[in-house]
Amino acid sequence: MKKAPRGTRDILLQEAVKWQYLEEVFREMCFKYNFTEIRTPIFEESELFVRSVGEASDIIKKEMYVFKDRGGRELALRPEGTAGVTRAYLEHGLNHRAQPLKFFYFGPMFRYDRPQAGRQRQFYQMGIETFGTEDPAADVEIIKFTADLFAKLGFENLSLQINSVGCPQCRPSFQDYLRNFAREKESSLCPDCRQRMQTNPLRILDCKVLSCREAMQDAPALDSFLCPSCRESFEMVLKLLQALQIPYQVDPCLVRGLDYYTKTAFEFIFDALDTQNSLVGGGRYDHLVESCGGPYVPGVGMAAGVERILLAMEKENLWPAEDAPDGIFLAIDDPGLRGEGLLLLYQLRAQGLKAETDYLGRSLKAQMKYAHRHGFRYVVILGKEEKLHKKLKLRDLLQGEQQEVSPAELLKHFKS
RNA sequence: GUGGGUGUAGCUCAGCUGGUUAGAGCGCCAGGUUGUGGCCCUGGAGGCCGUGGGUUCGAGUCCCAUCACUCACCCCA
Repeated sequence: MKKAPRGTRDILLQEAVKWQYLEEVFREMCFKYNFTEIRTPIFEESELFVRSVGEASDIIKKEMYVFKDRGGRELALRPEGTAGVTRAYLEHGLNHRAQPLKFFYFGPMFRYDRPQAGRQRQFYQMGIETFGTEDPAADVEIIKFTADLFAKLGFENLSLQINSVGCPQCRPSFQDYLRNFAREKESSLCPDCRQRMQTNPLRILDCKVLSCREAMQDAPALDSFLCPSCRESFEMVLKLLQALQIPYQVDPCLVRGLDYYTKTAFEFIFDALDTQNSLVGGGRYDHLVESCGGPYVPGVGMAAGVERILLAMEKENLWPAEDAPDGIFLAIDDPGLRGEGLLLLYQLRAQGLKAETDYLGRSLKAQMKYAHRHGFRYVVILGKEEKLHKKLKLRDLLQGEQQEVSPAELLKHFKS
């Protein structure tokens, strides 16, 4: 039997309702914060991601879905959302409008990775981006938005981890220093960390291997290398977080996997999940527009993993109560009355009601059972007896009460 | 990409050291109720036991491969 491709899945029935709920809460929050929607293509030129995310990153090196189309173009399914939004921002000259500009998106992303809980090959992210301001208050707005979103969903135990990853002025010197420091200890580092010395020395600092921790114990922290501008910005971010009473933990080892991040980097961690507990990642990307061939335009944003949030909500039992029974099921008990019954069905629908009928020629009993199982509150019965008296039976499945009404009375009864 | 676990009905799972027609609960369908859901009772449908190969007189059970899920890494949302 055919199955959905590895790392992909179908969202249906009750699960689809949960997705709708989450998306709705997100959209409402976006409205309040004045983020407007942007929808960008699901594939872009590969080059866009290589340049923005960074060719040395794992995402580019081993996780990107790349393909050639029939015209020989080198394309890639988007592995993340910010690059496409940035490309669109530039392509449409949005940097010429009054700044800042704020966007949100919700959609599928693709990474060729080994699937497991909270990690799919096609997964969904909802994210927000602010272009055109360096103001630390913009960083804080992104964080506050995220905190508000989770509060609205009912989360209580999320932790905000924050750090500054510096900028092209100060980060390279720290990386060089760290690389040299690590090289001296190379013999006591694990194979992964030896690799990290080349690719991302910052990551050696939070390696889980004990010998690596010990070796790097006396390594300097990034914050001692921050340039005045980065330092000032970071301090202001923390100060504003305090002013807004948003609890946070500074994690000097917090690094982002995407090269474009500068200054503020943060994550929201859900501690009750042991792995894949990072629900949201975000930060500032002041040079991303430039690396896409545009002028200097600072930016800051976040991306939230939809599947992971849903997993966390499952764990915390945060779903709103199920909808109460609603709608009308029209049970037609005599095939000869179908025309008349269907007319009534469409009249009810025309009044804006959820209405349904039977399409399998089932017994009245079976029809009522179906109505009950599928969450209808009312059953309207049309059979020989009703036809004879020009009446209908209106049964309230919730109350277990039944009354006789004429078709006109029925329509009037359900008139909003 | 690396290493471990699992894979039996639509769903959740049982099936002892390989041994006749593979089971349960829930769900689905029908009947008990000549027109009336829920609770209860009865019956029914539904499984090439993930797929392919091998060992054996005989494989759901053992071996290999493969696919999928899952856990831990790498990394990330």
